[in-house]
Amino acid sequence: MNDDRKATMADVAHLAGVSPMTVSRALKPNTSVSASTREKIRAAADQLGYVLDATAAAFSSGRSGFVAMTVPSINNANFADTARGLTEGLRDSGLELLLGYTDYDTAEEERLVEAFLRRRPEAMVVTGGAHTDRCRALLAGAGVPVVETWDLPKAPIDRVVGFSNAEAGAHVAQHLYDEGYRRIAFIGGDGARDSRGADRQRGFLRALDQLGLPCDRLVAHAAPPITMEEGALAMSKLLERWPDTQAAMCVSDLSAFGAMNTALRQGLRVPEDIAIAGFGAYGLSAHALPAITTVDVQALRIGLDAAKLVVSALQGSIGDTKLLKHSPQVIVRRSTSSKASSA
Amino acid sequence: MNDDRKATMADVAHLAGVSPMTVSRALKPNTSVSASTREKIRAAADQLGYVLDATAAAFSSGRSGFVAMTVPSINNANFADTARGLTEGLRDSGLELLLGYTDYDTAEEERLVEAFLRRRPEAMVVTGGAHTDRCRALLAGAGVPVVETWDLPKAPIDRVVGFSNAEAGAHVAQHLYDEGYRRIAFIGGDGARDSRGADRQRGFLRALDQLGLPCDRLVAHAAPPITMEEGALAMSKLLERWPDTQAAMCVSDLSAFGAMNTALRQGLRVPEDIAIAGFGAYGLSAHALPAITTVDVQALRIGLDAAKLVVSALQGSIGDTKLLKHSPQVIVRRSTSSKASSA
DNA sequence: TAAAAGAACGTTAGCGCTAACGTTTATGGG
DNA sequence: CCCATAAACGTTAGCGCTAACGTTCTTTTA
Repeated sequence: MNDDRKATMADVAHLAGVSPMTVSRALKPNTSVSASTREKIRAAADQLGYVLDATAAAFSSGRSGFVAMTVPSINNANFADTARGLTEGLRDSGLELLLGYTDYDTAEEERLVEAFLRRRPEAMVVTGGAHTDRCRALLAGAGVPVVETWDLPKAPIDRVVGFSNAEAGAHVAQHLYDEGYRRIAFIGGDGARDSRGADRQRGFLRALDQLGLPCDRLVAHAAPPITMEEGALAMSKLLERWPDTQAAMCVSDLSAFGAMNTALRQGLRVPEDIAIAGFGAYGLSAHALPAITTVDVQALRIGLDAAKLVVSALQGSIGDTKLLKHSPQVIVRRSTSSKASSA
Repeated sequence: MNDDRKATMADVAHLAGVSPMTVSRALKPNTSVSASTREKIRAAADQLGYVLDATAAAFSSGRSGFVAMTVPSINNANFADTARGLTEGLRDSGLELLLGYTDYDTAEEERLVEAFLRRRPEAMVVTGGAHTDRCRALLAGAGVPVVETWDLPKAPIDRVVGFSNAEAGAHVAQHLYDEGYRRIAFIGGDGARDSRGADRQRGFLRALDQLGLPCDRLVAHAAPPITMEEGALAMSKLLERWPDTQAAMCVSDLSAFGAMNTALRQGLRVPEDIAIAGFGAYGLSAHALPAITTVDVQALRIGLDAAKLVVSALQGSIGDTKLLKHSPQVIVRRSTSSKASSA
């Protein structure tokens, strides 16, 4: 395309008849460069096919322009929404997102965080409050704002945007109780890997216990992510072991969908024979037939709020917020309530 | 945590009693550093909480360690799978993924590509073959391998991993014909924004035409992404306008699910009253009730293959592959075939 | 009208690392 | 025991950009 080597700022400066520093300024907004000079430089840059070298710029300025974020899985509408919210919330600040997934594995998270820290991000956003000791030390010692999301860690590293998964689980238990169900189960996954799912389970079962109901109907062993397949298998096990179960909460909408369809395929009616609740307010649960009761966690807003915390932290606002607690709401739908609208 | 400023390689070198160059070597595998020295340096680095500055390393070595990828949407299981495949395929080469989404907008893609190019990625992976002229010029002039995916562009920029969306659409048309359906519709979206969806539609309708069937039953106007909601609305319109429709292909599994459930809610039986086919082989289509006929595009393998092309291009293997053509297969399920297994 | 203030540029220096090459120290074969 | 060979480490230089400060010229204000 061009000559052999890529054009540099010096090449553009030479062609435009100005100093490299003026080129640097001309390519940034809100800098004191005359309109005519700026235009001349733009033209020279275009002619050479010059694209600013952000690697060198980051090195020189000490600001990478990156915010790094780890999520358990990219293939998850909830975390994708949070990532999208973060991206959009950072756009105006000129910050770009470095996104990585941990596969629900804290050891992998540690590797990922270390790899990201090498890139000298200006802030770190992680999912959850469960980390390896070294990972926690890395984050704490990175010298940049850290935001933990999707949870309310007991000992936050720095900043938090999240909600109580246990509380959310308890809300669902209460709802099922209010609807008149008494023999109630939980379908989840391996809590050692998905601590948020485990919290939901704990809150749910404890609430059952406090309501005076048995809380031993538990199918939760598979490794996360708990998808439709795991939900389907879990429902088979559940119905085999406790055939008289009246209602079940699933750790996610995906597993709820798998579980519900397994019940339907076995000829059961939902919610008359068995009620099903999910978690996460995926589009899926609204469109399923019957529509599935779920918990709206406002995944997008978690990302937007995390961006707000990051931006205010980087601006060094004194007394900036350290904790944004969300309160997920139960969305009651047909799968747990015959009174709910339509099918 | 530490002192004021972050530790540098020189600090580690000083503490370990070696030169900075030895530290640089010690932190990379396959370098000639004695085991004892390496260990000493590791200890010093740990003591100082030192994390390699990849920004400076990239600047100095001229290799950023990034591969950049653009997808239309992150909140899409198919593209998420491709991103995952790419990440995993690049892991052994020490390359990290820079992921961004375009929102099905070529102007946004252009902005994103330019922003990525500033980071001096070692390769670019983009979705589809439709780009703005400037975007195409940027990619072609970047001086790095470029892989277009999910499509077979007529004039590829460089390398390609994809399949013919038109062919895949035609396969579905043929399947519906073979099953005996004759009044067949297509539910899609705005083709100006989703060229792959438009290709599916074109191939599908052309195949209907060649089979001597009417190909005017088309509901395709909404802006991508075409989700469950759009699918549901489109099915309402379809049934209103052409109530005697026997079968419909939807541009994606999500819209197929929304469409199918709308039909079911109106009391129609699937597939007896109306058959529904989707696209993409999401988990959703396998678990839906009835299970939805779809097209398996092997999204993960697209990412893995793109990684292979990138790696071989960077290794400079002579005569390396420029085109990997996939052949998506129709997965026949209950939603279009009463003969298909179970419900 | 002179002094102050600001806009528009240029100059100097250096960010932290690694490529390339030079030097020293083990290792082994004749 | 000497020299060739390689392993282990050090030295030098520079990647492309921007922060900080300096200079020139124009505009504003008392």
